[in-house]
Parts: sequence; structure tokens; C-alpha cells
Amino acid sequence: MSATTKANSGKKADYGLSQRAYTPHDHSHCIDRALLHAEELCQSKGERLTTLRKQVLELVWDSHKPVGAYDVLAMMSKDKERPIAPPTVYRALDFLLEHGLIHKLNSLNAYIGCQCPGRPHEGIFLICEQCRTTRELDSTAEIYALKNAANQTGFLPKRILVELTGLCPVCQSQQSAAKEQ
Amino acid sequence: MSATTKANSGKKADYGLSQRAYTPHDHSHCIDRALLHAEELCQSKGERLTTLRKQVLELVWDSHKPVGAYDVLAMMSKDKERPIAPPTVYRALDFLLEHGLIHKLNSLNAYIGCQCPGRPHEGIFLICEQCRTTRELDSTAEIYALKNAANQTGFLPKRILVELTGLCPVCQSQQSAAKEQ
DNA sequence: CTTGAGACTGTTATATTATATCTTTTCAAT
DNA sequence: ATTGAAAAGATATAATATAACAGTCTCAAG
Repeated sequence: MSATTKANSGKKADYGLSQRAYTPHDHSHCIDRALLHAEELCQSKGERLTTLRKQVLELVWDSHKPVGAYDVLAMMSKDKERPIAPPTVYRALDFLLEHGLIHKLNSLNAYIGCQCPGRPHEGIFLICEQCRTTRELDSTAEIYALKNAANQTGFLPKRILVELTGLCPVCQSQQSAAKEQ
Repeated sequence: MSATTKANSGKKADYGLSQRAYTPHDHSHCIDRALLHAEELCQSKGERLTTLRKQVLELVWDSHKPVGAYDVLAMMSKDKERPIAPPTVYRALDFLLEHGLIHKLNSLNAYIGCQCPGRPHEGIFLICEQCRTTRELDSTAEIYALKNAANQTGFLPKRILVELTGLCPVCQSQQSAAKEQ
């Protein structure tokens, strides 16, 4: 079941698990890990990871790109005679958001699986404007600095949202390759 | 026309013009300043600040709280026999966004006047979850740090969105006053 | 067991935010 | 005046999200 996991080996610095978002890998591992973590988390909190919630989590984890609520809806309705209704999906998404299993990307109105589950954290998202692949950056220091700067002005920060849009490494090299033609 | 402008005088540090968002002030000054700046900017760029665009800018600047597109729509339609249609408002908002005269708060789907116009900058927004008053924080250093951290991972950042939600100074003191009862 | 309260899901309707497309008007430059 | 491009009007509809109520499942207390 393990195939392309050594792509990262030998790297000097590991900027977080989610660097693999950019490299080919056996994505079923990511899904499995996410589901397993969700199971454990719900177990420990006494919450119910129902079939529906698990299915939605799995669909959000379908790739390393954010998916819209209605994408999930469509995927779930595909092989049903009667389609699923929006509230069903939104409720599951809300549950997963509440427990930190997924994040919402506000600039896209889309959802993505949490890539650093377990540790409580606030997401910093690097969204590729071309392929939409999105990874989380785990940089507590910068978040702290921002909150601190806000605090200096008398503002009491509670939640913070950081989304960077730009080009992922893969799309950068594609673009420079295209230019050289 | 100047009344409460000295509220800030004698302060050690000035955390940006927009600190006044929290203190009572003659808000018509803010609007006037915004309109004046818009005129100048459009003049210099050869763009047209039409009546419609000016009106929308004025309505967005109605307060230091973000307003929704449909709020603007409603305000504009109030004294018209025929109501304004959404595209009219969205086009004006898009124009103002493009030229950095307003910002969009993605976590609220709402718009707010740019409080540091002129200098090119990327907004960091401090949104009060209680009264919704929102100010911009001008902290280039933190933005730089974030972009730099992203760059370290091979990501090429272009745009950045930072929104902090919490309590503004005014609402903080109200809350602590309420507790002491 | 069974039963009842609470949690979860289904269903219908609707709210909210945003855009596509085509037509008409405005306006500045010729 | 003419005209071509930009702006605004008008109509329709897409995309995202929630309200409200009804039915179903679960699980623990009796």
C-alpha cells in the first residue's frame, strides 16, 4: 500500500507534512490518515463520526484542492435515486469544521481537509491560483507576531484567518519552462 | 466642520490613521477624505469616478463597519421608484476594489473603505465580532514575514489576506464593565 | 425489552451573495 | 454631428447558505 512515500526523503528541512501536496503520492494514505484521526478524535471527545460525516470528510479529502459544498453535494448525489439536500452537507461540514477536521477557505468559499490535525492550530493557507492545490503552513511564530501587533493597538484577537494566493512550486516551474520555448 | 479630532492627540504611538474608528469623531471628514482621495487617484490614472461609483464609495464609507453589497443596493434603491439591480452595484464595487479604494472582507462577504489609501498595501483587518467595527492594521513587517515563510517552502505568494476577529477596545471595556456588576 | 430524550438526518422552502448576457445610455474624441 | 468605447440599465439565473419542521436512529434509564 505504500508506493511513493520516499519522494521527500533526504530533504534538509521538512516544512510540514503537507509539502507532499505538490508531489505525486499515494493519496489513499492521506485519506486513510484523515479518517483514522477523525475516528480517534471523535472517540476521545465522545462525538459520533457517522457514516454521513465520514463520507463528507472523505470527499473533502478527495484531493489536495479545496472543494465547494455543492461539489460534495453532487458527488454524494451521483449514485442515488433521490439527491441529497444542501442542509445535509452543510451540517456535516459544520461538524467537521467545529472539530478542526477541515477548514474553510473564505476567499474561495471552499473546504479543505486539515493537514495538521491533532495539534490545535490556526491555518495559514497557500493557495495556488493556477492548479488550486492548497497546503497548510504551520508557522506559529508569524501568527503570534500578527496577534501581538493587533494587541498592541488594544484589539483582543480571537480568531485569525490567513490565506496566501500565488503559485505553487509545480506551477512555477511549468511557467518558467513554457517561457523558455 | 472639525469637532472631535483631538481625541488622539498626546498619544505616544499612532497605530495608523484608522485608530479613530473606535473613538467618536466627525465621520463626514472620513468620507470627505475618501472621496477626495478617490478623485485624485482617478484623475491621475485617467479613470472615471462617475456619480454611481462615487455614490457607492460614499455608502461603503457610511461607517467604520463593513457593509454588504445588498446593503448598498438597498440604500441606493431607497428613494428611487425603480430599484437598482445587483450588477450595477457589483460593477461599482469591482471598480473600487481594483483601484484599492475599498477592500473586501472575505470572512463576512462585506466591503469596507480603504483606510490607508495611496500607499500600496495589503490589508490586515481587525474585525470586532461584537460591534463589527473594523480597522486596518498597517504592519508591513508581519506581512513580509508571512510571505517570506511561504517562500521558504517554494511557494510564490502574490496576494495575501489577513483577517483577525476579536474584540475592539470599546467592546472589551463594555464587557469587563458588565462583569463587575 | 421498551421507551423516551436527544442527536442526527430528511425534506421543503427560501435567503443571501454574485454573475452572465444583452440593451441602452453616456461621453469624450474626432 | 458622428462615432466608438466605456458605463449603466435590465432581465434572468447561478452559486452559496440557512430556516424550519418532520421523521428516524441511538442509547441509556427504567
